[in-house]
Amino acid sequence: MVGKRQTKKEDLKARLIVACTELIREQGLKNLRARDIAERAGAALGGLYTVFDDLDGLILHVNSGTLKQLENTLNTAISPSAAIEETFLSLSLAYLRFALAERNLWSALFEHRMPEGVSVPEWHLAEHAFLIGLIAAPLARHMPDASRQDVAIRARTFFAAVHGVISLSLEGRFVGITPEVLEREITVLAGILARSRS
Amino acid sequence: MVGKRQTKKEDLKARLIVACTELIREQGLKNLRARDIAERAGAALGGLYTVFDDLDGLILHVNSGTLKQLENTLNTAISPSAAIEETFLSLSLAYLRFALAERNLWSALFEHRMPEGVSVPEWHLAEHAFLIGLIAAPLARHMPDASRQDVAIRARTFFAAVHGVISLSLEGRFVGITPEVLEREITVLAGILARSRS
DNA sequence: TGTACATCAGTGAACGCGCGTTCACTGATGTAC
DNA sequence: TGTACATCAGTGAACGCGCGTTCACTGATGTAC
Repeated sequence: MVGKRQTKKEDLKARLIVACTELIREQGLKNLRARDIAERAGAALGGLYTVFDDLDGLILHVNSGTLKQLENTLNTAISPSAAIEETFLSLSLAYLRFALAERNLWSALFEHRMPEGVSVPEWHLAEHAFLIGLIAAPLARHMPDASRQDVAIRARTFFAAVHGVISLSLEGRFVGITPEVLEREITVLAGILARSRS
Repeated sequence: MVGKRQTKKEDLKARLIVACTELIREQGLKNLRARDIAERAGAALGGLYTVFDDLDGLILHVNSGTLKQLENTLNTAISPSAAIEETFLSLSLAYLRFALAERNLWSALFEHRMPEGVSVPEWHLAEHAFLIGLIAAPLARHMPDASRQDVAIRARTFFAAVHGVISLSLEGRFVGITPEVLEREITVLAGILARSRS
């Protein structure tokens, strides 16, 4: 039988992750404060540190959740048998829409830095892999002579290209463009990449 | 005749900008401290605030300098009469090499945020325009039926794509790749974009 | 050119605030009999 | 099941530190004659 202590601890952990997720969603990573998280979770400030080593540990868990949500969204958007053009287009648009819908959570994935000298734990780095995998699968059919690693690198390049267009827009650097125009540009770019021969 | 007061003020301003540039170059924006800048400039801490409204004002001036340096580098890399493939390739590689050589200064261009509710001044936003212009010029020849604005938007998209690949690599998110592989990927991407028909 | 006074750029110690983290305490949970 | 004691998760006030910004002061520069 699981003791009440453990149950409560797991409950506290879950409430903290939910509270932190909501706060990042609403206000972004920039204004996140340990006090606000604890308050929203209905816990005392110190409780946070009985569950996580530090605030960064909690944020990593939130980012894990966001990645899982993104993974589900992207998986639903594609069908394994579709042509590469269709797959790239669906993935790119689904990614754009996810970024638009969960702007702050999505930004947190890329904005969050570990403190000086501490590196992101391995288990969390690995969670990014599916993004590359989704692109690599259809791409491999288009690059039959390429090694698995070269396909992965190319997939990463294509992901970074699409990601770059979206993030530069959502950051509002340069002059912003409307979501409709952004969607058009992403569509064009996905098409260009899908039809490319290198 | 220019008074000594004005001369000294301009000198102090110049020294602060130089000191701030060096510190960002060496340690990045993250660890920048007003005290360190003043010390390196050989001035008192308060002096910074007689020249700039606040630290952000100084950083904007540093970023201006970086943009000018980048502009010179890119302008030297291309010739106006070259074919679009060659221009895109030269621009992309020059951009990559600039980013690698001045990693921290380059990052500061995109990392720096104004405080909550304050927006980047117009004069500084305008300084980014040349980047788009460099790409739009050759691109316009390839999109003869497109409006000037559509060409600018597409140029922005292409810039963001290349920028995205470089920044995702230099940030070290996902698994990092070597500079040689990065250069190859940028070369491939520049080629794909230059040959695209939308 | 020289003198007397006025100004204000530059100084740097002190202020003020934010906020992550700690820690002495306590009451709920677990254990022994 | 009940009682007595032991443990430790959770509390929240206090700590500690970093660091941007201010401001009373001063000495260099400017002005008037």
